[in-house]
Amino acid sequence: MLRMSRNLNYAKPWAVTTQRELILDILQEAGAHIDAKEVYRRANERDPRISIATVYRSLRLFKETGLIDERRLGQMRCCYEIKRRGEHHHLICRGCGRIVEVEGPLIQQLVMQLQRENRFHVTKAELCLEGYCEACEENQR
Amino acid sequence: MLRMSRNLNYAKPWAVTTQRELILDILQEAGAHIDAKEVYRRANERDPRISIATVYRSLRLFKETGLIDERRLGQMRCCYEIKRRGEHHHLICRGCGRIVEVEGPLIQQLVMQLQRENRFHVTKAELCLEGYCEACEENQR
DNA sequence: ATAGGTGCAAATGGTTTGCGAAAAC
DNA sequence: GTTTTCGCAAACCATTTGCACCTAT
Repeated sequence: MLRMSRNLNYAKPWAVTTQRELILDILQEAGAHIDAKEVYRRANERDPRISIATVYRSLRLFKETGLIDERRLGQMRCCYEIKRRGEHHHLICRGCGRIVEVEGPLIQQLVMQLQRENRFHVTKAELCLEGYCEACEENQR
Repeated sequence: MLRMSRNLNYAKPWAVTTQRELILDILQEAGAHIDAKEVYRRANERDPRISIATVYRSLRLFKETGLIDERRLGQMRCCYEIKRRGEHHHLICRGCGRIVEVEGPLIQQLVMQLQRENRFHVTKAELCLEGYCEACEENQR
């Protein structure tokens, strides 16, 4: 188990406890797009004593230290994912709920341009697309 | 006062009651980016008997009939605005909360391209940018 | 011994719902 | 006279917080 404490953006160092490690593992395994409730569900499977409060506290901590990203997909769900290299965005199917990740230089360029045009320093860019995938589009009729 | 009932995407026609009219007026006057709480606050000023439930029910109705758009800005706030011509997106300042609207052909193009590449029929595209405006960027130090 | 982390239960805040009364058709 | 809408209060759900206990320095 990791023993050291870390210091990123966060003011104070923090300990990697067994609970936090478990939650990190779950986020790692999930890869992407997992919400708090599901994190709790899976954590609870492996450690029935863990509390939902701990899950929320950990997610907040990880978010603040920059370990994970928080995103909003679809209607209202709030999802978390381990931070990765390379911006990517999401396309969510209203039919089957499938989530497709998209990336590419155009998004970056677009953000850069908007930044310049509006004299803004952009710290977070989120493009969220909803629609229907090929299969669901056909089923619609 | 409008008296007719309307029929857009929504299955059943619905009446334009005084409450709904009031809420529509408020949305109209606000122009954009107003959340449920603020709609209620203003509605309550003019008609102290109106209930928050009516506000939520009306917002949902308007959204479903396509009269207004629901968007998520910044952290978690859910905002509403009368539907307008021309896509536009939002840039929100984490410092002062100011919201800048941006538009332009590049966003459209980007969405079109992603649509093609992923064989998706996109029904809703939302680009949400967070950052710091010029003034707040300087104040930061 | 002290600071930080956890579990529990209660609090919070935003949104929705059940229901009887009122209004619209 | 039916159907829809409203106001109210209660319910709901996700998230946060206060607090006593626990754990690792």
